[in-house]
Amino acid sequence: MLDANRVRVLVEVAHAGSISAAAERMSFTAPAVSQQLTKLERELGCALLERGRGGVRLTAAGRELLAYGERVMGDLRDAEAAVRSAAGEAPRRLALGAFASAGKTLVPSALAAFRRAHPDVRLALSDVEPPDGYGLVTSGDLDLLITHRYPGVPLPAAAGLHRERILVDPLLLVLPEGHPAGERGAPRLEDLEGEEWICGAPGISNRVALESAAQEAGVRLTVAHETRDYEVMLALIRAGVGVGLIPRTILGAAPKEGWAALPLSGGSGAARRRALAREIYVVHRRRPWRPVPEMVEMLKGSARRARERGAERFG
Amino acid sequence: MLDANRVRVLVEVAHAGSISAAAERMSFTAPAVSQQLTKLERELGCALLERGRGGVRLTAAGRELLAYGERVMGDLRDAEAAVRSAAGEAPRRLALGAFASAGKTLVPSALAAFRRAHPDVRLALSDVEPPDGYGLVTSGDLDLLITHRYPGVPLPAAAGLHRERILVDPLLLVLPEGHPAGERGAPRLEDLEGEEWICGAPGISNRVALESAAQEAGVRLTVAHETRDYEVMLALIRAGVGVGLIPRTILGAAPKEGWAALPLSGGSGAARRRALAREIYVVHRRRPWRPVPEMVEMLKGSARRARERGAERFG
DNA sequence: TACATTGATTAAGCAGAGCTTTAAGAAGAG
DNA sequence: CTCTTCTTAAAGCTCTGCTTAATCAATGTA
Repeated sequence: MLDANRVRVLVEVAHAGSISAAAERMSFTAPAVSQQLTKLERELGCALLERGRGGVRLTAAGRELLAYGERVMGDLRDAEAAVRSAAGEAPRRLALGAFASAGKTLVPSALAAFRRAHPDVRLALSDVEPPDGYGLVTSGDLDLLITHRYPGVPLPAAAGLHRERILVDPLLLVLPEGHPAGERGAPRLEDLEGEEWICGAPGISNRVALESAAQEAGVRLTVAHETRDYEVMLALIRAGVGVGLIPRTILGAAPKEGWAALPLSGGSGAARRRALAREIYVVHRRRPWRPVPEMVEMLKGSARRARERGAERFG
Repeated sequence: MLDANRVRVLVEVAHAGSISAAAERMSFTAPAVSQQLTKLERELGCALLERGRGGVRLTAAGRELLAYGERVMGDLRDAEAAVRSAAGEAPRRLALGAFASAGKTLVPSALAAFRRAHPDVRLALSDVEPPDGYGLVTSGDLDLLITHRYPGVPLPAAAGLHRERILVDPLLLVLPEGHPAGERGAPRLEDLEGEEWICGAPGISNRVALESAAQEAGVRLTVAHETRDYEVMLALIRAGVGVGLIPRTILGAAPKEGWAALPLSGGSGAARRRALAREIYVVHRRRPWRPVPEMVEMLKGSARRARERGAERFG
């Protein structure tokens, strides 16, 4: 039968994106990992990954095996946790993955509350940029994933995982203070055709969302500056170099000087119907161990407070 | 993390019932297996099995780990099969488990038909006495389990498995030819209180079924001979040493001389409501590979023919 | 009571799987 | 063209894990 340790190597490589990175994570050397993969491929009689510059890419067979491997690793982790808890030991580590801007607003207060409630549980937080992270949950590397979807970006399949939306976070148009487009409230995208936009690089969620909205409105936008960091984006806007779309919860925690935010009124019917907002989800395995649902509740509380704060400030 | 190969050892030991038997199956020596188990227990910090004369018994923690381990092993098998089939290789072995009397009547014709349809698939049949075998399906040692339930015996939980009833097989009272109780048709259990019964040893399904029926009818039965083999039972009945309850499909394939079979009319209301019959089920994993459902269909055909043959002969 | 049998464990030795080191080939980026 | 980065190749070494042989414990038999 397939050797489970070799399968684990494949899973790690797939998650890390390259053989050498996976080796690093596992405290091995690259040749060790390479050898195991070679043996796995010989065993199965087919290629599992394409070696190339800048890492590896899984073949179809490799992706197939990855899906099973993640399940296997997750079950092994669960098995250990189940036995230890049957023996009276409480599990003591909860690994969270979150996208960067969640780490700044939603997560900290929930983390603090959780730490107060469970001082013995070690918390670990790591950056995971959507749409990644589902595999890490399946394999048990993460106990809880906080992810998002921007309009125009499809939601990944959550095979065998539990996913729950905890917040709908409107995207507001942010302008430099005194910008003429802000004078008469709720401009349309068409009214902003001459502006210089600030958003993420191509492929980054907010860029995709902005571009799909622009396409629906039949407008061509000019992206002048690319950054995925909303703090940077806001600083640029305050400096007057452009305009941008920023989630309301981010604005709620930002200094109040030098900018103005207001909703963007949808151009066409289709764009209006699909509200311009990012949705925030939590993802975890089915049958999570005790503190995971508790953490979810805390995150929901955090989300509720953020929503209320935002609604108060921005109507 | 938990070493998968050690978990596999535990699963094998649990299935085999003893360390030495498991070692045999894995072509290892007993000390090798013993050492792996010791390490697994040290790793987890708790006992997984109680060593004792005549084999080992799992502790609560051990059973917990077993359940996960079976899932892991099953997933690893599935993973291999999935990758191989993605690479174009057809799987080539189908492992069946069946209780003994199914192996004599239901299975052979289905097996023959399957062999004709898939000459390249190697078939393997092994004896599995209910209520065992579910774990073997989960871990992938068996692709298909043919099991039964007698009245009065609870049906095991089929966690994560697909179970389907393919036959309801009435239990008929079988008497030596010319026995007076057979003269006026459909006797009640109460009418047979003086008889010497032939059935399985305590714990065997048909014994349990007989005893629970007797208890409901408020009758005390005398078991004179114990055998689990219906052929033997029938031979004893023909020799006139007692009476017994035999499934109709078994009788349908037996020589017709020297005995008479007729339905038993239920004594109390409760016993009558629950028909005196054994139910036959097939069990397999969800998402079975291609030929498994086909084999199930063939077994259903086999069951249908057996039912018709029985109905014709015994009304 | 002594002895044989069955099954698990301990101890010591040995083989091989798998890791490391070192070196070399490939494929961009500057 | 060189430098960097990633993968693979080859050779050697370590340590896991298997085997053999002996011991212990429990049970059944003479």
